[in-house]
Amino acid sequence: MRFYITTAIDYPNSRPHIGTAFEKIGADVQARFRRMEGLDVHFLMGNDENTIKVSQRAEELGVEPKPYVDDMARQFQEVWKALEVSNDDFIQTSEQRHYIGCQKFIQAVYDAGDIEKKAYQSLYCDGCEEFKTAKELVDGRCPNHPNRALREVEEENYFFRLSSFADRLLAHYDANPDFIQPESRRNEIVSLVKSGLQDVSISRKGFTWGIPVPFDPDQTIYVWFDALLNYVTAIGYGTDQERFESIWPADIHVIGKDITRFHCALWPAMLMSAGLPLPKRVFGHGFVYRKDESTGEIAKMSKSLGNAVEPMDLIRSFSAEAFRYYFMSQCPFGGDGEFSFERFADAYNSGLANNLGNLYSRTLSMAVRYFDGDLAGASAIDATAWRAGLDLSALVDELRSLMNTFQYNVAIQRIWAEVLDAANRYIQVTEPFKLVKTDVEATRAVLVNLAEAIRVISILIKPFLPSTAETFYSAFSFAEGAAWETVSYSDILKRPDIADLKVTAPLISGKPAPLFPKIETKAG
RNA sequence: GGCGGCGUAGCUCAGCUGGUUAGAGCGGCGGUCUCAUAAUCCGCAGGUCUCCGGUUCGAGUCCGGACGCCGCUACCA
Repeated sequence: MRFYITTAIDYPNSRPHIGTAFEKIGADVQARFRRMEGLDVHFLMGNDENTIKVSQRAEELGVEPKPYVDDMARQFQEVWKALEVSNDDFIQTSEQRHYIGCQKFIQAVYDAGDIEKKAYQSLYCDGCEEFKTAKELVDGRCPNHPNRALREVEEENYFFRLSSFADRLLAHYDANPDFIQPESRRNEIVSLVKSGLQDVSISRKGFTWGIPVPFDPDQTIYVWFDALLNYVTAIGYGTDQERFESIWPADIHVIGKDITRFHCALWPAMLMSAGLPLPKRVFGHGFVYRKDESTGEIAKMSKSLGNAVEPMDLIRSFSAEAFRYYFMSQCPFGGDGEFSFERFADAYNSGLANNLGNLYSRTLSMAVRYFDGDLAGASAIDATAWRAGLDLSALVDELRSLMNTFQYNVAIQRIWAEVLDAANRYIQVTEPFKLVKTDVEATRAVLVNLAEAIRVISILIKPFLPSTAETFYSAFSFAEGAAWETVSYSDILKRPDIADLKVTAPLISGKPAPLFPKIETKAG
């Protein structure tokens, strides 16, 4: 079964910051989870390049727009790759497939009678040489040129008759309660649509960078109408109809809460007009704010405030896994979260170094030290003692439900509280380090149990920490039972029958290297 | 202004349709073990649940009001 998941496409006029990374990781966790559930996942990301600002930025740098956006796309993908984001495709809206698909789509909407030509009035600043939106103005004036009067300019543009879709949209929200998530976003959209929709202008005159309107080549398709279409053009709309039909509709659009209305009102209306099915769900995630360690102030990240954090800085200083762990465990995906280096270090040290990493270290050290890494005869040993009192089956069900609803932070909390703690407690209670002096076979059983705990944990954390998960799985010879790529939640309760279980982790003088070296928090 | 949300232990937050001594994680404090990355494990933390008033046998949990904070209020990816 297909599962088509997308993220918002990004403006490539600056490098990605950790807020945009938050969205991609959240979508990636979902994509990885769905793959584990056996779905045929198609995961799309991309960049939004057909905007006036992008061409202006290229001009500032003295380069042509296309090489500029291509280079930015390369840079974005480098970051996503470093964060282990597993997208299957990356669309640039300056590509041919998007050009062709957009023209076909706007023509279809035009033919359906939902596009008309009207006068569009807007304020133009001669200083900036660009149009200003009401929101950009300060006291009715351009913030950059407060002494110059804004000119009211009028031009003929094409408008999409969004206003005529209000009833159909409301009916859709009503029939599909899950269409907009989380719930709070849904309520906002419903009230917005109920308050009445206005037609939106979807073209601009006099620009060469962008996609021409097929029935009037003097005009180019304007931002939203163009950008939203990436979800269909990327999978073949207008260029490969068969492929398109095999993937569309999207199962989920993962987007920022600021752009829910475009995805929940404008986009479905566009699809209705073009006669295409609607996406099944739209998830509007929260934002990550920057908390200043010294002042405690919480602010939105931005370059002008000088508080933006680049993903690559954190990846280089720590690891992609640490990055993913922080955001997925500390920030509820549907709500807002905050970032500070102090909190990052706390979460890393307690969750990754002291808990997850340390469990790995102590288990492998004992297996190597006491048994030379060889736990032969493991399959004859009961390996459920480590989780006595834990209903693992029920936990897996609960986790599935949490993953389906993007409650990643709760899922991680549950895995740590139930499974990691159980394993650490098991060591504490059985004391293999003492037991080995009196009963070697009983100690072997304890270590077989711990190996099994390592295996279970590897599967549970697979969507979140793909690389650490694989390290856990390959710490012992589990791959003889099932290849890592195929392992999923359904394998959690199916212990593979491996008689000659042994340590296969890389060791340095008989010990594993720390997976997550502790971060020193206080200097001196 | 309109609509919606929030204000619970030092920090981050749980607390469903009202009901025994208000919970968790982190930090902190005390203890324990020594396999491990001075990690683990055990125990402690007594917070007017923003304030005022009301409904009720009984309210963080419902109603009204006050104060504070936040989101949405359309063409900004």
